[in-house]
Amino acid sequence: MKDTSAVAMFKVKPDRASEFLFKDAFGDVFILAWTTTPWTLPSNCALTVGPKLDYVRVKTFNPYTHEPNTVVLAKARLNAYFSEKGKDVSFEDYKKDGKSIPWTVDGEFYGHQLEGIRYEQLFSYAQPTGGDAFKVIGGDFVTTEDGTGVVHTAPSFGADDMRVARQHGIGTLTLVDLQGRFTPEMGEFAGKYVKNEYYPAGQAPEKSVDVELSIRLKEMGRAFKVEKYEHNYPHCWRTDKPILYYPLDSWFVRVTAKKDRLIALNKTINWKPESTGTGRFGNWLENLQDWNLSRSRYWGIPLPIWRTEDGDEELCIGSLKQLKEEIARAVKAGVMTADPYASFDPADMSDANYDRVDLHRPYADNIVLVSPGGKPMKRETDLIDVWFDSGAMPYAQWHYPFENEATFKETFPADFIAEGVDQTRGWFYTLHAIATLTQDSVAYKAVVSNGLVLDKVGQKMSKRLGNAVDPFKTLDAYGADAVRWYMISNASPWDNLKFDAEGITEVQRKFFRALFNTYNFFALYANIDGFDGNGEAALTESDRWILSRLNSVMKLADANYADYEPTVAARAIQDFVVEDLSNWYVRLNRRRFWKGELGADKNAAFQTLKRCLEVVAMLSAPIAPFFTDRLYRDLTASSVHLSNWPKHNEALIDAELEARTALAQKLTSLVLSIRKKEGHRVRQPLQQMMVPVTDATMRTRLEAIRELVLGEVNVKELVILDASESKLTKKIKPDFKKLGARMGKLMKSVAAAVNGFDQAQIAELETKGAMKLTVEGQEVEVLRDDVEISAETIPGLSVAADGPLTVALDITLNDALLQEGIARELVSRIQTLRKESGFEITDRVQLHILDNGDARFAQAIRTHAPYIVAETLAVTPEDQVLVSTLSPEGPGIHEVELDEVLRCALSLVRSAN
RNA sequence: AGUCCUGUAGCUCAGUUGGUUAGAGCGCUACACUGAUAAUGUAGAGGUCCGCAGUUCAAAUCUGCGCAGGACUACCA
Repeated sequence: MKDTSAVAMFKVKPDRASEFLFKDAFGDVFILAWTTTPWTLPSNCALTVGPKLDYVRVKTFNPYTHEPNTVVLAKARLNAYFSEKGKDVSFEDYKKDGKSIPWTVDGEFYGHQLEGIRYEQLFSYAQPTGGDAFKVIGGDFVTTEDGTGVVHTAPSFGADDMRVARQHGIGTLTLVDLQGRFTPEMGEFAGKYVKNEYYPAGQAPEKSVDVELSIRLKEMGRAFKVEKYEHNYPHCWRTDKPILYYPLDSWFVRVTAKKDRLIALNKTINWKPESTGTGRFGNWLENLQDWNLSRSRYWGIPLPIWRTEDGDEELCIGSLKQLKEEIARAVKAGVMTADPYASFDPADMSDANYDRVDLHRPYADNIVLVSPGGKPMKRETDLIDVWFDSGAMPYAQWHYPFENEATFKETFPADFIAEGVDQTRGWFYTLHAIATLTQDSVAYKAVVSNGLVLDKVGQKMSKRLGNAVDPFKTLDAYGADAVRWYMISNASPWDNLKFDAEGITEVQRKFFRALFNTYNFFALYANIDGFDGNGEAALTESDRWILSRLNSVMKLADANYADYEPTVAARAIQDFVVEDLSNWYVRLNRRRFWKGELGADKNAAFQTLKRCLEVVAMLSAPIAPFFTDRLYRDLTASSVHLSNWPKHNEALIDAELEARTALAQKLTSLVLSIRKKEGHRVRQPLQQMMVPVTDATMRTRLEAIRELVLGEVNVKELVILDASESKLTKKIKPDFKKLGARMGKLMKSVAAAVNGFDQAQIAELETKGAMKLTVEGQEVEVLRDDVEISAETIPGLSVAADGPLTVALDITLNDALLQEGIARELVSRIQTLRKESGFEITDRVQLHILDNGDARFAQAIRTHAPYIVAETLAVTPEDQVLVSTLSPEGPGIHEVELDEVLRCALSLVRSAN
């Protein structure tokens, strides 16, 4: 806002301290001080200079009265008030027009040389009380960024001013009342508001007091510069009017006396994120001020302090029991007529009893006590800061220390609290302060300071901008669980969240749908088979794998929940459900669920999947309480929220098994990539894949996952090639971490040399285990361990590689492979037809395939009839599947395409038996 | 003004004690697959890791100075 600002001239009194300013002075000597609030000038009590700043004495003319003047200001501010044109111009040439005022610097000194100088009061409406006044003092906060480098100090209207004035024994003068009007002492200004904004609408005078006082200064010859100045002045957030700082008597809690304990105890608190505890909150504690408890309001919790009128005797009441005793004394002494709480029994902790008293202001104001000296004591009228209530919550909620001591001790301190990070100075602090002062303890062991929820472009949500998301509409649209899962999994609670509803639909689509579908899959077959959770189980490798993964996730989620890292936990659970459980375990094992009778193998599959679903429900329950409860109830017929928190079983975690399954997944992906590249769909079996290995671990792992991978990629055999196979070409890559540590500056050249190795050199390093090189004139030794050697290609085969893993695929086809491919295609088509025809999964069918005259096709069906019949749940005898005519004609006849050229007709009807 | 947080693909985020081809998901493009799946698989396009300077053989990572966004606190004489 733009306000009238003034540079006032404070007339220096000649004495020993100011002697040097008067030597050869040009007229009177003044110190210049700038203010954007001229209404504070009558309350001026001191001038503050920066002790280490440079100041100058300038001879010049007053721009309004044109009198000769000698003025003092900071050297750094000279060019703000004096134009270059007037510099050292002869004083005789001044035309007294306020333009091109001549000036000359005569004398330079430090601020501390000015300290102690006295000056005449600017406006003498009233005199300060409670100390010295009208003296130059030193303060570190003085800058030369604006103003004159001298701060007009009115202790009544600014915290810095008050602090520096106190330090120097300066008194105060407050010529403004609580309504923001000048006091009666102010003569013609008395009763005027110091800010025009305080007048009722339409009643503000044309000239604000700032303007009037500035005019007065000019007339007095005490104005050096008056202008409109743009600055930020604090405004009330509700009324948008300028705020007035005003000195009030207040009651403080001297928390600074316990500062060290506050800091020490804070260091034991687990802050999330840590930086808020050490940074924002820690710094706040380092710069701790006493806690101002006083608040001036009509209704609220009163300060329990009674004082005599002269303030000599005072009493702080600690309980209702004590208050009643004091009231009894007061009644006896005659200062009160009766006990207003007569019906209250201090020994009775019941609600009914407490309903009989109201200790709030204004009721408590009627209580007058009697001092030991026999004088009446009235309650201090201030209320207690409501933040005190929040900080007192741990005790107040149990009515401790008056009762419930055992319960309190059990629940205090809290395991954790969570609130917005803006509560640093609020709840986080008051809880901590009261706990430290009263219990010498923390109030909470951990604190999560939540970040903000921003809109999707990162703007703070506000009603004003209209970008606020309605939480209830969001919950209605997406459900509480999806919203919660989105919020928790997307960003840590203390990070700001860019809220985007599309993120919620993604969570629904990925996590919840995968979980739901997995459950549905389980339930479908478990119901068909009447699985009851019991029965002998023979765990397969993939059962043990998913259980290992499950236990790993339990371990990780548990540790991260315990460390208040729910985001890490949620992501781990989600990845497990989507990737491991749904996309790998269920997909690979689905045949086990629907094929055959309920036996040890099927039982193992059911039990494993059920266990996974149960644990996922339990692990996810803190974030998605509704969905998981339903899931858990459907699985176990009891509530997930009554279940015990699942603990991982270290014995079920098999790192080697997890590693080799990861290898299988990677290998599978590589083979699928080759198939894609070569145009061979997965249903077409291929004869052989080859993987070169360079170490024994890899070989062992490959042996273990052989069947798994072959089944997954539909290849007949896996050949593990020894690294020494001559037909492999290899590539070599330096391990920068290992090599760099040893090579230092030579690293670049060594890396270049290693990368340039030919096949013979690579082989040499592999066999000998070390190799000497000369690089930049120095001999260095490269060890086998310093490099990564892997197979690059296998000549003549289609190859794919990912890091050190390489796989080659033999893509030549023979009749047997082609026939098997045809059979698989047929099964796939028939399965689709079953689905399209609306058959139930368990329905049996009659299947007949018309011979289309293609010899290979006929042969494929004859050879693979048992497979086709089994897969499609056909009851047709194997030798009757292939027919030369289809009968009866009817709705079960279908024409199917097997590939671009091959097509056939078949009949598919539901079988009665 | 001080303190603190954040800045990596169009979007949301990972990225270990600094180590060379910076990752994932979504979205986009193409193809495939589809009897659990509005799923999935494969490939592609998409990056000055906010900028500058420094330390180092090597910086998204460490240091300094800035910039942008955000939070809090104080204050502007």
